[in-house]
Amino acid sequence: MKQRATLADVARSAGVSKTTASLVLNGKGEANISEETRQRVATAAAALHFRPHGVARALTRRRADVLGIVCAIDPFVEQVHHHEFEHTLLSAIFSRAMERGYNPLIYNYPPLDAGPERLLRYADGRSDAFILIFPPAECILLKRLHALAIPAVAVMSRETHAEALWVDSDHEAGIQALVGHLAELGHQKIAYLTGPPEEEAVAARVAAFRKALTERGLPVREEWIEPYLWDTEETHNTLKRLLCQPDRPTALLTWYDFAAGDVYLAARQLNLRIPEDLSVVGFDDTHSATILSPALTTVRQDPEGMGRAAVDLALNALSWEVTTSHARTAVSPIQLVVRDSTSPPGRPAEPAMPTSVVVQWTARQESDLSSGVEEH
Amino acid sequence: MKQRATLADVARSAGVSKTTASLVLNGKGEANISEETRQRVATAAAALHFRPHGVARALTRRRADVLGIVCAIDPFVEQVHHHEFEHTLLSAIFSRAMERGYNPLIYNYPPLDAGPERLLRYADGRSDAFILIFPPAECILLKRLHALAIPAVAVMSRETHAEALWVDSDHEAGIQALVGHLAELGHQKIAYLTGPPEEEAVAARVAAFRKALTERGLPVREEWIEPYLWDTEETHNTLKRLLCQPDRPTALLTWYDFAAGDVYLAARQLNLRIPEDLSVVGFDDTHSATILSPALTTVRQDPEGMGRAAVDLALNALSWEVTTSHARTAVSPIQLVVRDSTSPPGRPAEPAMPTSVVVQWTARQESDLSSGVEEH
DNA sequence: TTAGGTTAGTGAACCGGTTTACCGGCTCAC
DNA sequence: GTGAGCCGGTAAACCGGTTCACTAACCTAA
Repeated sequence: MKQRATLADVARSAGVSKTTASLVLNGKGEANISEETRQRVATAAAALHFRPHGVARALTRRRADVLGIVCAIDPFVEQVHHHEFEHTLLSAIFSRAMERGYNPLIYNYPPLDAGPERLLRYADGRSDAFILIFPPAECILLKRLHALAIPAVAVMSRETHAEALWVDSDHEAGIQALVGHLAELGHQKIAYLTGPPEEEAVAARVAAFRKALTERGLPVREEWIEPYLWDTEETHNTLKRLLCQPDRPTALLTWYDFAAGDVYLAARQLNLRIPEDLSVVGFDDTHSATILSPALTTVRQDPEGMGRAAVDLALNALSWEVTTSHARTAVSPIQLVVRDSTSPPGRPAEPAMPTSVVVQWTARQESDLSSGVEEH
Repeated sequence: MKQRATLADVARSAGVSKTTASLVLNGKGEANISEETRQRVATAAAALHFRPHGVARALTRRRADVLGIVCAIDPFVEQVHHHEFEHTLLSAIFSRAMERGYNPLIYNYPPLDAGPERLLRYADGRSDAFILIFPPAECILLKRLHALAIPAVAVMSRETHAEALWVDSDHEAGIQALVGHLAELGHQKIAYLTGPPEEEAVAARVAAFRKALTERGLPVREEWIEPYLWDTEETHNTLKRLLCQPDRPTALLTWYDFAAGDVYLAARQLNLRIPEDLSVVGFDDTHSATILSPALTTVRQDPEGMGRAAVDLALNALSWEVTTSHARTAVSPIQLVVRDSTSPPGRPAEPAMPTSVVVQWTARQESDLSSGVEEH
């Protein structure tokens, strides 16, 4: 197997022109080529182990069958277990892209101060379309791609302009489900250990939190809405301050399951029992939620569905299937998962459930994109 | 920004030939082009927002600056938390590849029954070299790539033939460290809940286990070497059988940290205390190890280092830096991490350590490749 | 004066495919 | 007899770069 065989080799060996060989091997020109010639070409190609050169093909076809995935690699390497959600999302994107005949090509986000030439590197023709995972607010890359008319889907982010493509969780439904659940249990004093300010979803969830409380006639206490800043001293102090007052919250929403782990630790140190003294809920329904003790009540996002939806949006946009009739955005529904970390204030949890209770929370459906909402 | 500017556009706009434009923009031909012309070309390129077309460039240069990563996507999606190790590995590979100016292109493994034409798809010129993560034994893709003289590095696998490129953990050192630690604590009856038979490393670790016991004059009891088959009924029965006999092991090696979680559960059900009644050790030092209670004694592999090493091996092979003087393989060292799940048989663990104790276990170094062994 | 060297640059081939436009020969209907 | 239409197929342009071989003009040394 010395040298790769080219189309010209095949054509020569079959005694036909390159054109004919190309047509036969691509199953085109059905009408114009005799069965016998087809056979000859096919045989020659097989004998020579011919495989079209993907790069050359990409050049003429002006599409590479490659889907660019832009994500922040560095944090992945540093704190893997923080990122179960992102990993699931990524895997789902890979899977779906390959199902649809595209290979995912990984890119990092450009540095914030990247000049235009660095940005244009993304648009060098290697990737037909892009998916950006957790794009920063005001993402320059996203704008650039849009200016170049290259389809780009933002995941876990919402842009405002009309032609934007994005997929996001239904943050509001998630918060509503959690607050609703706690309110039904009788909680009135609910705090929110929300996300670090740089995360784009923080604003949406905090707004939803305020709204949910207000709708139920519960007071919104601003000093009970604090950011979770990873497992730092600062977070620890916040928790202490929050939980040590005589007039303290009886229930606590956390930014995500992993943060709930830190709350568990703090509660143990402060001699607060969960859920009798403090009900705790998470977000994401990752592995952490099931191995914490007591098992965590949380809300399940659908990273698989979102990943699929993102790929479909991107590829549909490529094939001009995006018209007014087709969705440009998808809001992924959310499910409440009730476990043992919540109970009426002051009372222990109900006897352990045979299994987690999953409550389907009706989500707004802004999208008709099947992948975004089907199954699960 | 209507149409991408081509090199011809730049040349025309600068009043020079394509050749000159190309030379200037690639910083070549220093000697042959006047400073003034260079300026004109640079200005024209900037004005037109020119960026070379990556695909066209790849075609002529005959290299794409893309590194193919082959991995099993599907299981990732299904059981993310089982796969922390693989995820870390993947992330490290992405990172390192991008550091070296390559973009990682993701592929799935071909189906086992894939014909030659399916296999040739990988070698379509899109990727310059490949990294195969957890390749199956007798991997046909690996053989194919080798036949085509395309560099391919196997990660977590060892091939026998002389020109093979691979990176693997030092399984033997890991097992030696664990058995050594247990033996020092006074354990004589040690069992091994090993990996599912399809995993390639099982044989190496089991052999190392037998050897480690024998070297220390401890008996090898074959009925105490059993596979961990995920959290199935079967695994549960195995554990019951193992731990319920009157003459039962006092210490148990597990396949990886996640499996230790199941052992903890079983022990709790059988009223065995850890570590007093049963010392348990894991493998990998993943997140599970730290959140289990008691925290798990385990052995740390170095997925980051391995990922980096794999990329370096692949890219060095590409640039012909592989000669007799350069490494073709790397064995990644392993560290023992002592936590609270091990103690002398019958006695509780020492008072909780201020932090985990990390013991550097001297690993065989078969490689001079810096990335494989540096730091950590 | 002329051979030889340097400077600054160019035309055209090439990478490996796809696609457009066209062609010769045959049949058929009018 | 001839124009239209189909059948089976081809030559050549093209995609957007890179690179080889070559040259015009000017300079220098013998």
